[in-house]
Amino acid sequence: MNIGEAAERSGVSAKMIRYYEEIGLIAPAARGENGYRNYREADVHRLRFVRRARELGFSVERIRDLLKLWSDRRRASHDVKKIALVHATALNADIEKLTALRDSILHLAARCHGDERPECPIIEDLSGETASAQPGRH
Amino acid sequence: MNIGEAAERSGVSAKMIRYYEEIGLIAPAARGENGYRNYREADVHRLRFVRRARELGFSVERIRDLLKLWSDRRRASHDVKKIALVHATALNADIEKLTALRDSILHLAARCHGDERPECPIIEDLSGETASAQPGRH
DNA sequence: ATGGACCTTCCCACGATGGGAAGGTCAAGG
DNA sequence: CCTTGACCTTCCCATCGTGGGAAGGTCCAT
Repeated sequence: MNIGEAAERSGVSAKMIRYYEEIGLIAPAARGENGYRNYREADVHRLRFVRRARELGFSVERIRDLLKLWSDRRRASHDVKKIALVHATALNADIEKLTALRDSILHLAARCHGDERPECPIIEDLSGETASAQPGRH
Repeated sequence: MNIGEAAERSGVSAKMIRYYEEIGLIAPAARGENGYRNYREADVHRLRFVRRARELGFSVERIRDLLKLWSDRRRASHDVKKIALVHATALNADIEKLTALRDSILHLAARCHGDERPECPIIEDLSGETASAQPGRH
């Protein structure tokens, strides 16, 4: 099948399929006489694997590792689990960072009257006018 | 003062100061006879404002708006608050998305033995071998 | 005068994705 | 047979904010 059909059936855009090939995440596809890429079922499976891993937020580099383990019949599930847990830990760090930002902003916004007057603790905080310590800021 | 001192005193790298000038976030600095950029206290204040807003996760475009409001003595705090709340809402969306990813991964990892055997629900999920619905996936 | 610490501009890279141009190929219908 | 439209190819550009580094000019202290 051509790249368009592989894209449709895997849920990975043709653009990204070419990109994944370029960076060596998937093997270069066989080419027909016309230069078109040829895909088989196994390629679609592989692309679906990549898509699902991307949907779970794994980076392309991590997916490279996961693909190796997927095709390794003698893999230890320990190795897969470790990758997953490291990723979950990274997500947790991101979540906590964003949560701290959100809370800082909500804290400031709660003190802002939000009317027609110019006085605003948000602007004052950004301009460094407030000497008082803000939670989550140091 | 030169850009190096402005960078040190504002906490914004010289590289980024030039970038902010290039994209019009800050006005082009005055130049000395040698072509060096000249900065004054007011410029350092402005840079600090930008840095703090970046630390709170505001995009450069949003900071553009905030800077306008900062220098507008007749601003309505309502406008500032709105920008902050929109940002907080966006952060919330990001947080929820990441939390869903993390939970999906932890759910899979919890069912992975993590030993020397190859069987692994994580790999099975990614390869589409499981027909069972996963929470948070549809 | 020499060296080192500055400064300047310009280009490249990141990560993953999309947009689009320019040109080749194929299949269906007139 | 020819046209049309839907494919395919490669190549370049943009995102967003940041850093790295090269090549070259400037300034100051020794």
